[in-house]
Amino acid sequence: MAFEFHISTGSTTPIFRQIGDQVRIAVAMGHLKEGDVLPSVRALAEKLLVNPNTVAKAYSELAREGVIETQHGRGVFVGATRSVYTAAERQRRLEPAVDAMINSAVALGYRPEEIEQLVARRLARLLERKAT
Amino acid sequence: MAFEFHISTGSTTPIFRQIGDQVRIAVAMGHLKEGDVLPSVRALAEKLLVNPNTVAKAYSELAREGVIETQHGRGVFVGATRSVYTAAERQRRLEPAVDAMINSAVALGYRPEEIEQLVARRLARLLERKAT
Amino acid sequence: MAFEFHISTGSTTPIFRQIGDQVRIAVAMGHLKEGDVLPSVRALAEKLLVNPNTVAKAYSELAREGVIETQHGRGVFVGATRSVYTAAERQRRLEPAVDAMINSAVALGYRPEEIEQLVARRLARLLERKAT
Amino acid sequence: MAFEFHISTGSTTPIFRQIGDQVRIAVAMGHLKEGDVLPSVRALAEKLLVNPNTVAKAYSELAREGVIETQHGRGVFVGATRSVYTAAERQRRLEPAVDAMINSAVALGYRPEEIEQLVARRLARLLERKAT
DNA sequence: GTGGTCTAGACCACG
DNA sequence: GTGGTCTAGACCACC
Repeated sequence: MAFEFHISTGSTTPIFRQIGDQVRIAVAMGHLKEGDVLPSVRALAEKLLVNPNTVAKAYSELAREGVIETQHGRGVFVGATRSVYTAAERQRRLEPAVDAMINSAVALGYRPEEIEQLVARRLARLLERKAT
Repeated sequence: MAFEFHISTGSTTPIFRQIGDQVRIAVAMGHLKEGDVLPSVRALAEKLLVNPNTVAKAYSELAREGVIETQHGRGVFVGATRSVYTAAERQRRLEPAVDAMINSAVALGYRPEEIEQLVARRLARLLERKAT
Repeated sequence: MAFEFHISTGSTTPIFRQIGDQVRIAVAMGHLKEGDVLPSVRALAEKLLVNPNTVAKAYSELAREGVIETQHGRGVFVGATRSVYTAAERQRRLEPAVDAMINSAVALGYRPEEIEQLVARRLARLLERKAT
Repeated sequence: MAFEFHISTGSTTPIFRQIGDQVRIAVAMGHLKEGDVLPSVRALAEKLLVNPNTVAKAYSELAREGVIETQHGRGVFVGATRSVYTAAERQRRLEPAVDAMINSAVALGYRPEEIEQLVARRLARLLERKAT
């Protein structure tokens, strides 16, 4: 498995969706390829400190979409890949998230420089954690 | 009052939060100033085709935050801008939004500098609109 | 959870505020600590013989203040104590209550020293109860 | 007229009740005696910066109780006095107000010394204003 | 099971 | 007229 899950409790997006989206995106980006193995429901739930039902819900949704295939007793595998994001589509997918964040910040009375600083700080923190 | 409310039913963000955020942002951007009158609960409910309770919920949340002041029998007014939350609290409230955005970006394969650039670009666009 | 809710319908203070204040005070007095579980919305509504929405309103106000944390599908928990409001804001919120008390006292012919003494006496009584 | 009205907007007790209570108490304390003249509705409304209707409501309630008598075209006068508060009754009437204030303060996380300080400060401010 | 949102409609208090 | 509270009951999302 070539990528790490990150979830943020306290976000408005439910946890099961965060998990599902990360798999979908990783597949679309080519970071996950057909046949790659995903962590088991229990293992991922333990790692992310969430309820196993939550992971199961994300996986079952992905399975219904054909993104992954669960093979009884063997594990969870990435299904046949179908499409990959273009650069334009990548940006089209990120902008709403950026705008939503900026809206929250403005509503809280943040000034633009402060927003940039906070983003930079959280990015640094993330990279640091990855390095560890 | 020089600004219009608009809501989108069917969005994942609840209506009462859409209303509240629009007021918060309008105040932060200077489009609403201290003493400005907001539409009455009933009037706004009628205009947006929602239940008056929904508007009242948005207003009461804003009132507790000090963004607006409701005067019984008179109406709803924009309050004096003041720092209600401690710096730590403001950051605590923004962080989930920032992290969610970063998670999406990382999953989409964005590199840190790219993320910062995109944020800066969207912020610039916002300031532009503010000047207008 | 070592404490009991009780409300008085017929009081001028609304039920949802009575519930909220009891939680706030219990937390401030140390009777409720971080991580403690509060009764579910439905359970408390049933016990107090009020509409679940009324309890939900109290809880959502507490959640926005950070006093409690609601976890979807799991329940309601006491949050970490932290300073949410700036010193100025805390004072701004208390002043009306202080002034109302002073107004009553002055109208009753109390002299300033007497007022301070009475306040001190009631505070002492409160601390005593806290120790118990 | 031997006494000053004080109202606190932002308090939970409605303005018309604050006005009424102050007259009732002044009469019961002997600060206002039968035949004393009260300010006109308009004059008091102007002085307190409130809606004349609010003063009128307080006065009409007092008139119904016989505490005051409005004489068309002449003014508003204190009616026949009936009873005066004993010391015990004075305290019995103030304690709930003190306790309510203390409860608010505790709910806001104030510590006892802070409460005493704030009370002292507001008292000083009141006396100062009176001296002016 | 949990909490969150919304509607509909009633009643009250205030100005 | 205004906002505030409460009830009843529905539907949804999450765990």
